[in-house]
Amino acid sequence: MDQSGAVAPFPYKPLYVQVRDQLVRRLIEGQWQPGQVIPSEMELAREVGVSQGTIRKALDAMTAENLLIRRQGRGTFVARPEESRILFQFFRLVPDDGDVTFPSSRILARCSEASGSREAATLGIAEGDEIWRIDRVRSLAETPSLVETIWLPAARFSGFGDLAEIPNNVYGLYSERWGITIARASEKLKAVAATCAEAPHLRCEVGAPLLEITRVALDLEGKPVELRVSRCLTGTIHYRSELG
Amino acid sequence: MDQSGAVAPFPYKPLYVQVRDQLVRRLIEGQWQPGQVIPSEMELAREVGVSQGTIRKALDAMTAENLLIRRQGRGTFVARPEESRILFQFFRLVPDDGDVTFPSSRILARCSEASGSREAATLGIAEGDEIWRIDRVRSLAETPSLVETIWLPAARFSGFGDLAEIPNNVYGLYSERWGITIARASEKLKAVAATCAEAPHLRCEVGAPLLEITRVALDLEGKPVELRVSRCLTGTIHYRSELG
DNA sequence: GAGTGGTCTAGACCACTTG
DNA sequence: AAGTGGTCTAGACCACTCT
Repeated sequence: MDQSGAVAPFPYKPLYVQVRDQLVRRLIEGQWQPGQVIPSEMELAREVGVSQGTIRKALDAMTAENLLIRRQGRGTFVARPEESRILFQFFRLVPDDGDVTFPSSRILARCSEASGSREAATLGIAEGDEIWRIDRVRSLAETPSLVETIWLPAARFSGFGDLAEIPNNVYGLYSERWGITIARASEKLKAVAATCAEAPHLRCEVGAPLLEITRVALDLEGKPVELRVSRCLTGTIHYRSELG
Repeated sequence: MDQSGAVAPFPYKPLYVQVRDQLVRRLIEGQWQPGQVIPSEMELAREVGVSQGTIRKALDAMTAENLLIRRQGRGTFVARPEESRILFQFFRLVPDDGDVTFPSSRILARCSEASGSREAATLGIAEGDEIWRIDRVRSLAETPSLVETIWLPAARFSGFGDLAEIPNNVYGLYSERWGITIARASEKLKAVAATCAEAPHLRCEVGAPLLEITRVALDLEGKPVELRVSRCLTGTIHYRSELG
């Protein structure tokens, strides 16, 4: 590994960060599949040519980013989006009584369209580029709780129209079908009034207060992959946020 | 340090966690004040009787918890609640255009009352115990944006009624006046309709959708210190949440 | 018992800040 | 130049899992 920094001396990068970046690149290239074990610390140390301690720091950093899962006595595994732990990393709506439940989904529409200015800006594509759009209603505990629209750049999701069905957990689909891992997301929350488009699906009055969540989901490289707007009835559920 | 675990063998605690707990205890007892430098790694290692690497792991853990701030070449400092970095750790409402601004506050009322069941349950006190209550309106960029009520257990905030003024940043006040550090908080978000009590303050219609944030703030020991309910107009501002 | 990750130690050197 | 935190190494031992 380049530890001297002779080629690019200014942006000094610690060795363990260089190792992390190299390992993330191998993840992106699909060298290790979700759920698989990666080589042990000792093997990686020999292979990369650094000490076990440096490999450990790189693996610990990736574990903190939810890319890996380490189990004492078993090994280091590539995180899988379909695991419940990862699911609730991105699903923050929980019933007021605290019992976590899996949502169910009903697809309303799936179509391709030309991207508007907002979709183009947030997804990093040109205005007018083809995008896929999915509308669906999601229920918690048999109660229709939110309507949401998902936009995906068609260029990264070829063959999307051929899918027979769209599963409830689309991040698992992105991973299995296109090898795209959602690493993190940033959300903006607002309170809005229900329109006549969504009120019937949520069985609420037009004008009822809804929680609007606008999410941009990013892949391992930090590139935007998905834009999603959800409008939620927060009668017996709420959005949970932990600070600190 | 107890590394053998002979006394309580079952809940195995790594040495660096024991060191962390010991250092946190010294923080709680007020041995090191916010903003102060604590001893260097080498000194602490000699003092506690473990290696420098173990001290480092303990200090790194506390840094990750926002209790300490480490600066290469200078030293390790106790985090101060009045620093802007810590302020925005707990203030997640930002203008849509992205420019972060400091809110200003106007106090509406300050009084003591008997705790109801909700306040008692969340603050860990008995129903009917005396609590302080503060009502205020906060503005972002000269626009009244939220009304909020804060409840504090009177037992932990003696002399609260004698304060001439209540500053905008109450967490700095808790720290300076009572030595209470807010370490983390958990928030529940809902969309609600504006009532006639808050509509005039926010210059909005009764029934307008508001973002309601219910926060329980915890101290260094994880004990609840403050209950706060904020109702926000999210016309040109939003609540920012980072996932992953 | 063999292999994995987790902890702990000791020492060297690097990058940054201050006098 | 001296002192701080940050990185890197090498080796030992511990706790856990599987065969």
